[in-house]
Amino acid sequence: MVVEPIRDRRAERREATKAEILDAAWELVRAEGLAALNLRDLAAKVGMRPPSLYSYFDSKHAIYDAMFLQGNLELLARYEALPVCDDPVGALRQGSRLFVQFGIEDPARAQLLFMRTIPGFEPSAETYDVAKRIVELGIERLTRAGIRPEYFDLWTGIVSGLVWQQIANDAGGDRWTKYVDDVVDMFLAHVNKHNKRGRSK
Amino acid sequence: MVVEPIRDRRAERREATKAEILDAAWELVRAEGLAALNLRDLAAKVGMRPPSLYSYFDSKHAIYDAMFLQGNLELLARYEALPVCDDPVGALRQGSRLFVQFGIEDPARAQLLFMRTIPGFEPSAETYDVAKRIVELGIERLTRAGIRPEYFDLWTGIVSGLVWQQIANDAGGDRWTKYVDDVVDMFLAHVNKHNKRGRSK
DNA sequence: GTCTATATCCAGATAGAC
DNA sequence: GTCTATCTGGATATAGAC
Repeated sequence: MVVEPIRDRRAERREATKAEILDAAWELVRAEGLAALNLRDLAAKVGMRPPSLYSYFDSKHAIYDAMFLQGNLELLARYEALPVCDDPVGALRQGSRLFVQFGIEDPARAQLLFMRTIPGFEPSAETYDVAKRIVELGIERLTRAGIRPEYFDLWTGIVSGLVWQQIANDAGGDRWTKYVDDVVDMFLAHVNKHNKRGRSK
Repeated sequence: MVVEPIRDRRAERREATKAEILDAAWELVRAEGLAALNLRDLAAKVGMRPPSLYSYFDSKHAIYDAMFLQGNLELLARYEALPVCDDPVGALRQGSRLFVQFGIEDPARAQLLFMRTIPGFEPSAETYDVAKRIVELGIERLTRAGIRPEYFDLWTGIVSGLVWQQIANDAGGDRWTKYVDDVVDMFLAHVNKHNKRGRSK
């Protein structure tokens, strides 16, 4: 006979409210920009007075931090959910497309996760582990495609470049993102040329 | 006999003060970040009270706009001052290095010029022409290297990617910028491969 | 042109009643 | 947990004396 573990209904409700607040915060930053987030509008959006938010988060920075964690978890989840591709080059292409899509579909989130733009905000150590895991997955992907880890920075550089140009100069379009596959091709060709020496090591 | 044109000493002084204010503003944003600019600190830095700034600029946005123009003029000047390089590929490499250097040496300026991050700020039409001229110069550079204009976006995408990654994740270092030449090589190899068809048009 | 004084508004955060 | 009331400090901008 299976005994249901006793649930802490109060704690559950609390977590649900926190999640609701974060959802509202995401909506606000998507609509008004990352820096425009303020507790007045946020409280109004969830039907509270501003001080009540402090029952759930210690500060505005704590809200940013929670959002930072959520964003990283979302990206990690997507990478882990990616269907296995036995062709390593195809996998690299897949991973690049995923990152570009993730970036442009929510510029405010991309700004929070990948640029240093909010004065005084440092992500907590907990979140840092998730970010590290994402990097590891990326490097793994390269390695399986026969590319040495040193090339990871080069890869992030050129792929994220498309994202930022797209966000800043053609929001909603595809003037830059349409080059994802080209960029991967370029990258692979370049790396293969230079790998010749490294391979025989 | 050369007659000196009559100078408007009052206007000259005024322009000098405006320039002084802008210099102070650049110092502030370099030190505290682009979004942290405020009239209180700016006035203090030039030995004024905040309201006095309104004798020189109509609004804070007007100050951002003047900075935007200055930044673009500086970039344009650097491109025009570039020594002529008879090797077109070398010229492309030169132009890429210049852009990367310009970006990383002042992240706040790069943010102002190339990202959309200040809420409500739109550069004035006057400035837009300078930005357009810069783009034209870049395309000219590509053309002389035998590369068709359609590749300009791809080039800006990958080169600016290095800049942003460098600024956001390794300020002051060269973890990404050291790949400038690699990126140009990649780009050229990729473009030449695809140009084969286009050339014979 | 520069100042003082002020208007207006907004922010994040806290105290304490209920 | 949520509220009202308040603190404290900040912002941009304007009025008007000098």
